[in-house]
Amino acid sequence: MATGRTERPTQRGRGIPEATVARLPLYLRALSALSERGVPTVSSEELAAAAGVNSAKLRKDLSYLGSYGTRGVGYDVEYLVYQISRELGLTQDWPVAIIGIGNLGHALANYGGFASRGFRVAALLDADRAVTGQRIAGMAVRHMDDLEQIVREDHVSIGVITTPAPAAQEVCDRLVAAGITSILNFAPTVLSVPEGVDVRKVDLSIELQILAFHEQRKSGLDPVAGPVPGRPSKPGERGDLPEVMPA
Amino acid sequence: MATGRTERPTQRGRGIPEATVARLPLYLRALSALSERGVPTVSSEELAAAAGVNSAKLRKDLSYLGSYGTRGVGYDVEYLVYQISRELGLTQDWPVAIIGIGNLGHALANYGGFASRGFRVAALLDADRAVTGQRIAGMAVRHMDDLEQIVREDHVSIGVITTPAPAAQEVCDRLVAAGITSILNFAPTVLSVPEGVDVRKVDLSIELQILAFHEQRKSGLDPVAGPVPGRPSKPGERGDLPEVMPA
DNA sequence: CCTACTTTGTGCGTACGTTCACAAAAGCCT
DNA sequence: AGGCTTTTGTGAACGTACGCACAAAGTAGG
Repeated sequence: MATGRTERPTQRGRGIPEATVARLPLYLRALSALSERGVPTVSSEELAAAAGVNSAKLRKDLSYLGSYGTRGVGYDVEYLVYQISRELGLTQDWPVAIIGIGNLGHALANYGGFASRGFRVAALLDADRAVTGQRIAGMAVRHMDDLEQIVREDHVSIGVITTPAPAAQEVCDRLVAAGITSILNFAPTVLSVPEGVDVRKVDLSIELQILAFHEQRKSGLDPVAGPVPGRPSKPGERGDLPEVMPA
Repeated sequence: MATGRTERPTQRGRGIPEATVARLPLYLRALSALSERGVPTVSSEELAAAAGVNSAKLRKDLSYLGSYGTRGVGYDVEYLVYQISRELGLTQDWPVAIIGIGNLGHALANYGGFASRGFRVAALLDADRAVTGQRIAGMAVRHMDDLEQIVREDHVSIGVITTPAPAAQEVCDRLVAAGITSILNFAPTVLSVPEGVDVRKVDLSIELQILAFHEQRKSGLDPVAGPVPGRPSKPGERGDLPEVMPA
């Protein structure tokens, strides 16, 4: 979900649906695994199983890219890897800057999964002079003041925000001003950005809350009561307190 | 997205739409901020702006919980905080176990955002004896063999998997066997789980790939060519190689 | 009490996403 | 060469989600 002001219901023109784009990386990963095992071709049924989706959905998704399968046989693994990579833009190099080198930024800097698919950590940045200069994952942490220069020289277009929430919007504005047009935000805040800038959000707390919702439905019957802040006053409409009297 | 075999298009019965559930934590966060600032009431317009959504959508979302607003006035902040918390199940305590204490697990253990909303890190687990016994965030890392006991004694129902990908499915199976019914998976793998277990997935690499896709559309015109694995052979159907000759 | 204003809650049209089901295409075997 | 099997690609039906726009319900002021 590209939050912010970048409302784009579905890609215009040639248009690959957003939902499909979100699944392509999934297919790509499954295909890479097959490729490493030396599997030459794969059917939509098998690939769908590996990616955990419905096979009709997989075929329709792939059909947006072109007609890359062979009826009666399936898809050529290597060829499909290439086509998806190309569509996602992974045939080129994407320098990434991580801003905010706390616990999470530190972990991401060391995270191998980044480098795998054309993403390269080009810079680690922090506003705190106590942190800048430290070496992490073989890389010196630089000060925020160097941002503009780094973006310019290394052609960075993707920024990852791992600052505390209160600093996120300000950092975001600076990134945008420096010319960054895609942001992955780990701070628990809604970022507002100008048109043309994409923001994606990763929020651990939200994921847990969604799990808790379903967990509650499973274990107990329904929402559990606690200390209730007094209703602003209004005749009862719905069971905010359990009905004790039988009808 | 509850991956795995737990297909549940929309909640049955009283049913709050899944898309709405995913937004409730967002509203809750915005409301908490208002609450801290001592704001007593808020209109759908204001709250929607703070959460970064359309106000009609916000009102519709809230209407699934009940009729908690006052026309001409807005919503009582405290009261709405309580109602959303209750619906999400945050009025109770959710012990969480983190499995796999590498870079990411380490960062999550220290992450404050966890504790905030009724989530409590109850245990840190790892299979590597070189790691177990270490103290992280004031908590001893315990061995996987203690899993069953911990789940039983601490009533843990949510597990967070931060192991390397190859270990994830096996760890997942063990969690499920031990009685855990909700899993937050950070490992880049599709987990398969029995019915009744919810899995949510957080995948940095996928988020970056989605950003790269849009970034490519913005900067260059369209996908960029690279070393092309030979087509399995089939008459040309679509521009996998750029047309050089003018029409 | 009556009028003017504000803001919620929702009916409705539209767009998007998912799944079924099947014709068309390709390979394989006799 | 012809028929049988496999598997893709997609038309069509269904369900979900979004956002406009407005009636209903409330507040405020005279």
